[in-house]
Amino acid sequence: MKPVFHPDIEDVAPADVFAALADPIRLGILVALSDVNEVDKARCSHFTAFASPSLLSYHFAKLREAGITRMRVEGTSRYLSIRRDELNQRFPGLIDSVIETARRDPNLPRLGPEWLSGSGGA
Amino acid sequence: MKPVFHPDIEDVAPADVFAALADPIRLGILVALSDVNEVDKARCSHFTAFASPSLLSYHFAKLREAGITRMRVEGTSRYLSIRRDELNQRFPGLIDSVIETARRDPNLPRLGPEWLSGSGGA
DNA sequence: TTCGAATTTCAATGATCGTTGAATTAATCC
DNA sequence: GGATTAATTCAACGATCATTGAAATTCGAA
Repeated sequence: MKPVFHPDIEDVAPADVFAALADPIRLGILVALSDVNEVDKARCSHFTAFASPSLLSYHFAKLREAGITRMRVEGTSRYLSIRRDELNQRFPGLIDSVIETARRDPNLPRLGPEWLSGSGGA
Repeated sequence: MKPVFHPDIEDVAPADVFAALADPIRLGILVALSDVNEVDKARCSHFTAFASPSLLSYHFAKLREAGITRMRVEGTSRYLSIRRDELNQRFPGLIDSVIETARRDPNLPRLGPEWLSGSGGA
């Protein structure tokens, strides 16, 4: 399949990043990803509790097109991860304070505790 | 006049803040404000280079309603400042990394050097 | 080679966005 | 009072947004 598009991190503008963060579902996805980022075992279908498949697809694309996440295709599955190193190089410190801010928001959608089985860490 | 509405900082959700930051004009305003924040001598009309008065009014309201700025009314003028202390209490570290990120964006609207006459500091 | 699971795409919706320009409000100065 | 200045409000516009549900794609497995 055609390999999913990811913008060069240098082409990403701050306003684009903030636009992608301006949604509770996407912030919930970001926090969940940050809990498990060491391995990229975060399959898209793990987030079905957050929204319908088609809506999830929409939100995943927003995060990806804003340069926030990377999507690896493997068979019929897609695996997500945060582009931490690139983001920290381009916007030093930003993504960490964003995640920390989102993590404290009690109104974001969350995944159950079995999600953290891989001993994640921000 | 009816004193401008400012949301309680505890009522502000992260997604609201990011939505307010998802615009180049508003990021430009934020950076300019951060250059001069010690005194609040930032009058609205100082930003006429950024957009028309009516559009500025719209963007000022967005920043204010998201809890990012405070607006002080004095005569026919309004003076703006960043709600730094409250933001840092509610979202520790966030506003500083946002400003630092925005400050490095070469594509944001900017004010001339006479703006920094008051020896501002982020 | 058909089946099923994972995900995307498409068309449609109502809501909100950024922008414009004209009209309005409110305070100040003569 | 009347004019001026500072800023907001309002109605309109096209564009984008989040969401839905149905249809299409893509791959792996039986």
